[in-house]
Amino acid sequence: MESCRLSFIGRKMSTKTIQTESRKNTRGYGAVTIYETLRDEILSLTLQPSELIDEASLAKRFGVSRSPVREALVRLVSESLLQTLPNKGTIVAPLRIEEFPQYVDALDLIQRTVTRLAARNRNATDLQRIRDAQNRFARCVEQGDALGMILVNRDFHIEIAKAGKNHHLVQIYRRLLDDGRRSLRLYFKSYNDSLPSEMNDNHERMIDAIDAQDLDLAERLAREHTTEMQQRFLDYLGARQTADITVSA
Amino acid sequence: MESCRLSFIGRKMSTKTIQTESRKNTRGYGAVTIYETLRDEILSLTLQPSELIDEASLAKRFGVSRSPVREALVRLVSESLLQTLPNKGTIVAPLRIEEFPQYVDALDLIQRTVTRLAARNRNATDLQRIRDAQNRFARCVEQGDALGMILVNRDFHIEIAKAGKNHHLVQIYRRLLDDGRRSLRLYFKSYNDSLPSEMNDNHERMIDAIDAQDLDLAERLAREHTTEMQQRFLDYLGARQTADITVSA
DNA sequence: TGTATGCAGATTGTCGGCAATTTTCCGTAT
DNA sequence: ATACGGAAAATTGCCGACAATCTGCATACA
Repeated sequence: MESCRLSFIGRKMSTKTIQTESRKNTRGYGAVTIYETLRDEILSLTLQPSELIDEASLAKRFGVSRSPVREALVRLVSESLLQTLPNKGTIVAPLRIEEFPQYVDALDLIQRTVTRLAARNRNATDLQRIRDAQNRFARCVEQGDALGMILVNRDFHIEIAKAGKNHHLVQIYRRLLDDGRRSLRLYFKSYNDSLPSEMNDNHERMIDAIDAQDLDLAERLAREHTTEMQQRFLDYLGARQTADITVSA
Repeated sequence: MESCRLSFIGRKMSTKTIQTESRKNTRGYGAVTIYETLRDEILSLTLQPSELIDEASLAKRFGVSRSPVREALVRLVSESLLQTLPNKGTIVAPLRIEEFPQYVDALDLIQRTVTRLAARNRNATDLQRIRDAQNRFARCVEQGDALGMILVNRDFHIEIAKAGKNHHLVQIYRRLLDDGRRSLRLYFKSYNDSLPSEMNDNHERMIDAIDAQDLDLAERLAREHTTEMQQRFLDYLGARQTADITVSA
């Protein structure tokens, strides 16, 4: 996992913990497991924004002491996914819907940049990785797996960013995409997890532009992608369920 | 402090700890103090890149147990300022000089963007804050305070970014500027901490452009600022101390 | 001589407990 | 009915200790 590499370098697996589930019980993976689980629950809205959580409950839930729980919480706080209320508890970072326009502006800028860079600097390996991600995405669409689709869509775009060969921008982009996961989840939920399939074509065209090293087209497609996402989200926010019902005076 | 707000919300000072130094000894500030101290030492190169540190020594140095030390280290690891070697120790993140071109590219993009946004969205309060920072910067130049100059220069640019009114971009920009502090420190050290004063004029012109809402000029000046920094750094890397010495065959 | 093995030292990861601080709730007086 | 005061509950911040794991070195063995 990505977060693993962030905090542990060169950790070797002991030979007796080949099985996936027992690996997580190995010393050194307690805090990481909790971190990853909580992070995913926050971004998938399983834990609701502003929800209050406390260390003791989490310790009991994961069957460990408070130390690894605290480590996970500290990391999540430093990523602005949690906020600590001293001597009171910890809350999931509120979802500030009023910041959505700012978010779209920032995402658009970075997305255009990394996609353009990808068109310029991609090599054969990059293209293969991007296509792999796109194939996984298509499979999620087929199976109607909304959660998987959100995740793989993120991977797809990050692979593109990596092809741009600018580590700083990849990190910035990854963070922005993750920040948006909660809004995106909200949007999909509103459609009962049914999926728009146009995104598939959009992805394919983007791959072609990157392959052909058409910088301007790649950037334009990246912008379209953001704009479409924004429009869908605005439609969701503007949807009215009772517009055709007459209220008698 | 900024980092305080990240992890603590609404903490009230108890009445008996008005004095600055005793405030740091108050419960809840142990980890924060260590975090801020270490962070500053890393970014100012007091702690050298790739230097190995261990929790026990830090605990002894700060006169606390390992718990608050660990909390500080976890935060620094999640900011990529430290790297953990499991069961072995923790090292200061290596300074990868080969990533400098990537860094400049990213900084240029974001700096141009936030400065342009500032010219568009600034109000009277923003301008006042920017001018305050610039005054503090000028004072550092007068006094020949190199370390202060680096810090206040950062504050100056962050105030500009804030005037752009995009929280995501401010956060991205802040992180990029901090990432560059170590390289910048390296550069100033090479000049025995003597200071180039042209930056003052550059800042003044930037303020004027933002005040006049000249978007293109502001962006151009921002780019110049980055380019100048890059050129100075390259000059430093290319500087030869023995070019005029003849070696007899 | 080269390689495997085991022991000692060092460092981290985790645990249970205690104290400080805040919040909450209840009784009391106005 | 409401404001005020104090005790109890809840929660975090910190501590000291223990165990697991890794490193390095000395030693035994082929």
